[in-house]
Amino acid sequence: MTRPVRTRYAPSPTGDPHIGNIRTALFAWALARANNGSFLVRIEDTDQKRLVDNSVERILESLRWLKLHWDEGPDLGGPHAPYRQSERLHLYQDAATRLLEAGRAYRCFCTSERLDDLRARQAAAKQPPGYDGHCRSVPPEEASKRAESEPSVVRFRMSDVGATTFDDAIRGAVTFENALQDDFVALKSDGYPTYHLAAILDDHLMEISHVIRGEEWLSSAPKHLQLMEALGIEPPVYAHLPVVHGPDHKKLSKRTGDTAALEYRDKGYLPDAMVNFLALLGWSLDDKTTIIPPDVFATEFTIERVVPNPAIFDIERLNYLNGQYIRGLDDAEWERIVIEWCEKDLPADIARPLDESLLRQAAPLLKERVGRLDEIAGLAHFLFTYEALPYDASLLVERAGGDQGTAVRILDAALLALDDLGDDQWDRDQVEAAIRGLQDTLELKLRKFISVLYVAEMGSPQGIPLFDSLVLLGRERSIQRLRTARQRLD
RNA sequence: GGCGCGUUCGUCUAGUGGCCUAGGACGCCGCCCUUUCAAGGCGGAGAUCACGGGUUCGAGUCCCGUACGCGCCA
Repeated sequence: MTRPVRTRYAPSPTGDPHIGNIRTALFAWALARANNGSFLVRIEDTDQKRLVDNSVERILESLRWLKLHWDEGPDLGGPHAPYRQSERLHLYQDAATRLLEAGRAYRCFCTSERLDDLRARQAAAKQPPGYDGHCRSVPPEEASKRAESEPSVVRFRMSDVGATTFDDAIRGAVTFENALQDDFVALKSDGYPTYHLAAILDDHLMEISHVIRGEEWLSSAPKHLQLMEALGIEPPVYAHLPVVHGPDHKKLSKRTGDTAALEYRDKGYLPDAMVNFLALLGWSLDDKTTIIPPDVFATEFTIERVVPNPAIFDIERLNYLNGQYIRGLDDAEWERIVIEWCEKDLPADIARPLDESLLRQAAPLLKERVGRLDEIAGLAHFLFTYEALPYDASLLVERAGGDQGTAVRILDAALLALDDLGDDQWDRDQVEAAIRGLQDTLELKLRKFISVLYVAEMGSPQGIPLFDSLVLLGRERSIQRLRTARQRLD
């Protein structure tokens, strides 16, 4: 029973993978990595009506962003190629034929009208919905003859007696009454398989050892178990992951954060932070660890420590983790990111390319204050503009304790002190000394007046440290901004 | 409606019968540090372990039931 661990991520190409979906991929990936196994990607494109252009590329890009490398897949190929179900139709058709020959499936000629009608009657009679077995009784010879001229599907014959039990790796034994299960379609009239047939067969053919999937599939597990039994397939280990909920305790929706994984990248979340966050949604290492770098997750992951109850997507926690990972970045990497995001987010009227050495100097000051990468440009903007800053003059007064006269005194004093400094004296120490010196002339504590200067210099009372900022801004611009502020108070 | 799964601080979780007068983290509050804001440090509030029965010397931990939530089918 020690066959190699092989897991898979099997998305349908129906659009950008969302975050809950990617979390499933993450756990499958981690299980493979933790056991020196293989992780593969298989595209389940058997529902031709729902295909969305470009999805496959977006799926792979999402995985790449999170550094979830796969060993076999539609782009890489592998020993079990092809990895797109639409290119493996004959395999499903062969299996359906075998099922038919063994009497484990039968052709069904029921029209959608009859099926709709059946459902309506069952609903009216308060009976559980499900196929009534109408075509079970059509003799096989007659059925194959009719199939030549009539559209038909291949329906799997579920057992009528007993129960189907299996051991879920996360939930333990789960049992379903067979009598309550209805015969399901395995092969559609167009020759395409349903999810049930295709997934089961491919998991087997691709030697998947552990099927990690969302809890929404738990209800169809008995179908899969019986299908495997009929096909003589040894079942893999099943692990049904709990769903991820929004703050409303409902399955994640667009409104509550279930956006495409790549949108988190665009909003400025680091892949490692995202992985860390997702990993903790349903799994834990121990009673203390909250920071789990992806490489640790990939070696420490075990299904046994996955919890069966649904988790709520808590964006605050993600933000916290993102900040942690940002602060953990080495300087060179951080500088690269600062430059990249400023190039991207700063207004178009600022000339490109940007002054990289300026950004490099600002980078360490930014690091402690950024929770998301998309906040960088906002904090760095003041370094790149030569226009008057767009703040309201009342802000200066407010920061001066609400007194206009005080604001005027502060700006005048700062102007005087800084103007005294020559270009050659414009360094961090002397700028700092000049501003600290204001405490005596103003008879005010530094903290009482400095935020007025923040507003004047960067347009906001919040920002990167002032003394460094003035040096980065240069003497001329710094003093000019003080003058502008002063004028606004007239 | 039927079936299935779940239920420990607001949130993510630790807990596998005595170490639990329930631990950690986010968030929240306070203090410290401080050049604003952060970051960081320290501390605090916050969970009758959904509820009710059992089993046991002893239950958050095992069993049964109820409630509620979620998922699937329609």
